[in-house]
Amino acid sequence: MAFDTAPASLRNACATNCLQCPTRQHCLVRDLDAAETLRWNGIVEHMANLPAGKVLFEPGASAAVAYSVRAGCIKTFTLDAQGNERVRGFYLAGDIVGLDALTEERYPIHAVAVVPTQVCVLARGDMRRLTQTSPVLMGRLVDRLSDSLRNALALGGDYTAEQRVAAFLLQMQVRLAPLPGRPLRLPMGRRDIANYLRLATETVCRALTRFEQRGLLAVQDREITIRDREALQAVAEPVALRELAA
Amino acid sequence: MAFDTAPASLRNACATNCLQCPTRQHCLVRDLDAAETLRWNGIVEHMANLPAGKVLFEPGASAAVAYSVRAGCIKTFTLDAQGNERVRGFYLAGDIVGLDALTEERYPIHAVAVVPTQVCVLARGDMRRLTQTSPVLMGRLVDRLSDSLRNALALGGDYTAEQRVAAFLLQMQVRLAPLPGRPLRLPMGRRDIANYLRLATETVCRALTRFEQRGLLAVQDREITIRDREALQAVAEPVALRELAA
DNA sequence: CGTAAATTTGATGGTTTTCAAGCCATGTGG
DNA sequence: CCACATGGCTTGAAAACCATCAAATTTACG
Repeated sequence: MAFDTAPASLRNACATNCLQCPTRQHCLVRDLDAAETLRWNGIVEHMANLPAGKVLFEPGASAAVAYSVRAGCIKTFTLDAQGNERVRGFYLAGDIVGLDALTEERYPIHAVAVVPTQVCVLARGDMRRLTQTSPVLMGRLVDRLSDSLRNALALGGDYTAEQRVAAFLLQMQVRLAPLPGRPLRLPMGRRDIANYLRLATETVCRALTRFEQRGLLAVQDREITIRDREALQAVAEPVALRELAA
Repeated sequence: MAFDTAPASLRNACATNCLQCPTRQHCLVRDLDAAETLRWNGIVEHMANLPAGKVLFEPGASAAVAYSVRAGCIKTFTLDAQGNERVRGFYLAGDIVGLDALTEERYPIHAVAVVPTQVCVLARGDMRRLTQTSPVLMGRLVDRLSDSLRNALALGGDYTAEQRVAAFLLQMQVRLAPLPGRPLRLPMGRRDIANYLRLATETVCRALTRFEQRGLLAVQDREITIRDREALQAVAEPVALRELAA
């Protein structure tokens, strides 16, 4: 192919044109004007297609790049001394993986593709420089980080299994942004969901079953159709609250 | 008194001489050389004695000062939409309250004295300036913050009531640093402990009772004497692990 | 098409919460 | 000085909730 024989810099520029990116509305650069978008475009090294199970990085590895998810899903996790996995977060289209310790030299956690996933690879050094000169982009990044923090704190609270699962589904609906009325296709399995919510796999199953019996949603494997959004929100309500009220 | 009629600047300097402070070994400036200690001394505005229940600050208030605890105990907490208190942390001698959002203009949480408490009032603006020119002090502050973060993450794990209570007591023993063999006098009540550990008050009571029956410690109201430190550590062990293993 | 993995369901048990009541210390007013 | 009220602490009994174990069913994929 012509693209494959072109110089690397040109190939990258062609492969990652943020202005024409079909997934732009999910991305960090959504709503940004052309100038800001192009500046961001400058730190995108290239795109990559990752198969399910592909390891992006592990603790201790030199943190040279971050990843902006175009499609698919990345999960991050830690391993405790006994080798037990502990899911820390899911990253969907538009999310950025690898900023956990923004100023650190090394990644503190594991990151793995949950399903076949497409990412833009970002140079962290360039990103730091860019954000220092662009208040708009810096603001976007800070927003993302504080969202993550709020999520982590909300997970810390002691809520019932149903509250957790309901909150998780509602959040997924917002983040996956399916077309109105269309079902929700969860990228991750029950085990990962349960681990993330700190529940047993079976408990997540049962919560889903009860929701289905009550007519709140329909479940078919990883496809979930929310039928009564308000009722689900009523269940999740205590979790949704901002914990760091100000 | 002569001190009361002296100029404010002089009075402060007399009242808060970090080099001669009897509680210096508990303070952030412990082990610092005279020069660094004096620089820190410069940001201490004055000392204050707070009665139990005294409010230091509330969410939304302009975050002009931080507090270094000399003696006593400060607790921080948030209120959810239902008005339920959620204890976020306890600050003992040597701890600094009011850095929760280091760069924010306003405090994000409540802070109240749990018992009669003595604090040094620190000017946050001066502190920022000082830490930017003193790597040693900056390092100390970062250490404190990452300790808090590690604590918050450890609390997020799902541990049994006994594990939580054991870990709490061990941490208190280290932080209150009683004389060897002397009992531990907890400043806070059972309700605050339970709320902090996300347990019912009764569950904390029962854990303490069981520990006493097993001979791990002796309980007399808020005075706790640890009799078998190793056994207590064995109970708490899973909690002590670094969650953010790297 | 068949095996392995994921999901679901059922049954059981353990831990913690909840509700309720009693105890003990402290402090107040008579 | 005592009676009494108050709030914190403790203990008991019951129920709720979730984890665990076990097994059936479905799905994914070579």
